[in-house]
Amino acid sequence: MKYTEAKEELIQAWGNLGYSWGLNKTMAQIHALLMVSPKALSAEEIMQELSISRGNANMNIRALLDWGIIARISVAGERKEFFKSEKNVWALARQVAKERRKRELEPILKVLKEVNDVQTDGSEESKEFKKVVKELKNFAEKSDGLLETFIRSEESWFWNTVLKMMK
Amino acid sequence: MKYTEAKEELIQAWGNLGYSWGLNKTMAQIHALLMVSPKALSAEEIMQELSISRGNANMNIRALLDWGIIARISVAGERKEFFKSEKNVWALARQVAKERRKRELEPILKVLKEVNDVQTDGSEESKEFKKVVKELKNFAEKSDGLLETFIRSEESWFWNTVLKMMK
DNA sequence: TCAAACTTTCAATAACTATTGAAAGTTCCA
DNA sequence: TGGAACTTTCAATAGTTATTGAAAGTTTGA
Repeated sequence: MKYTEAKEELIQAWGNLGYSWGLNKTMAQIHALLMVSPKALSAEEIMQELSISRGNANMNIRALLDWGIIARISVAGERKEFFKSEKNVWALARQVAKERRKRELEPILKVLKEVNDVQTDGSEESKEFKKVVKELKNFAEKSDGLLETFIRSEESWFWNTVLKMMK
Repeated sequence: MKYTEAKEELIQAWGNLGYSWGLNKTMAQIHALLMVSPKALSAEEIMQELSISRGNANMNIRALLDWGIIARISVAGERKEFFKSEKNVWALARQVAKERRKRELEPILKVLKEVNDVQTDGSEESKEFKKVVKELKNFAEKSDGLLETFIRSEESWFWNTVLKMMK
């Protein structure tokens, strides 16, 4: 397989994966492109490589900056801005975990806490409800703790520990 | 807070969470409804409770069956089919992990393997590419292993082990 | 075998999300 | 200060996904 094909294919696949991780397709593709590029790219170059419009490029670059997984850098003597991606996959995963925790887990935890002190009216339905909420809350809190550990952890420590688990 | 409100709110929140977990909104809502319901519900009842159409209900019930997170049950003396959800949140999470592994991780692993033996043409770009692919592959394989462990694990064993990690 | 009771399908359409590109905005320096 | 170089915005539109509901299909039992 030739390099350009391979690059193309990886960008596509990364786009799909990123999508199911909560980024959008273009966002993930820009990210993939920056991952495999040895030098920082300008908006112009990104537009060209991925054949996307200026506006689209701009929006998604901004979103990636927001998520904290790419960085804006200036090159001396150049007016335009360049972008480069965090190359460390581990750091990337941690960042994504952090964002998703904020965007997904936190809201549901909030609702579970609210809903947890519902008055049971004595009906079977409401009893079951309480029970399920309690279970969900327990699970969500445990997961939150685990995520927290992951987010704060060092790569080597994490994988060593996990490796032990997997034995 | 009153029970009906609470139920409503939980169903909404669960819908959103499920959505970001790769189910679709209705699918997740049906699931939430079945979770909190002490008895199995018919398609009819689901349609009513969530104010959705017959077709929509049917499609999403089928998808949930597909994912293996709800079950079809028959009630003696009744013609229609009823559905109930796996109530064990843990089992549910494992099932979702399993499906997502199949749908997401496997495809990217396949691409990474393919792309891994690209010919470098000696350019800096292609060298960087190889390096990144190698890293990604490493990460994806480790994650796959971890997921695998999760999917096969027992609840108590898993949380005990994780709890130790979190210390 | 028939028809009531139920389930499934699917074309139409609604709802949502992503993308474009021209225009407005900003920054920089001669 | 003017205008070139660049970035950001946003209304229009394309593209995608979800939903409806009527029609077709299936199952069951009298």
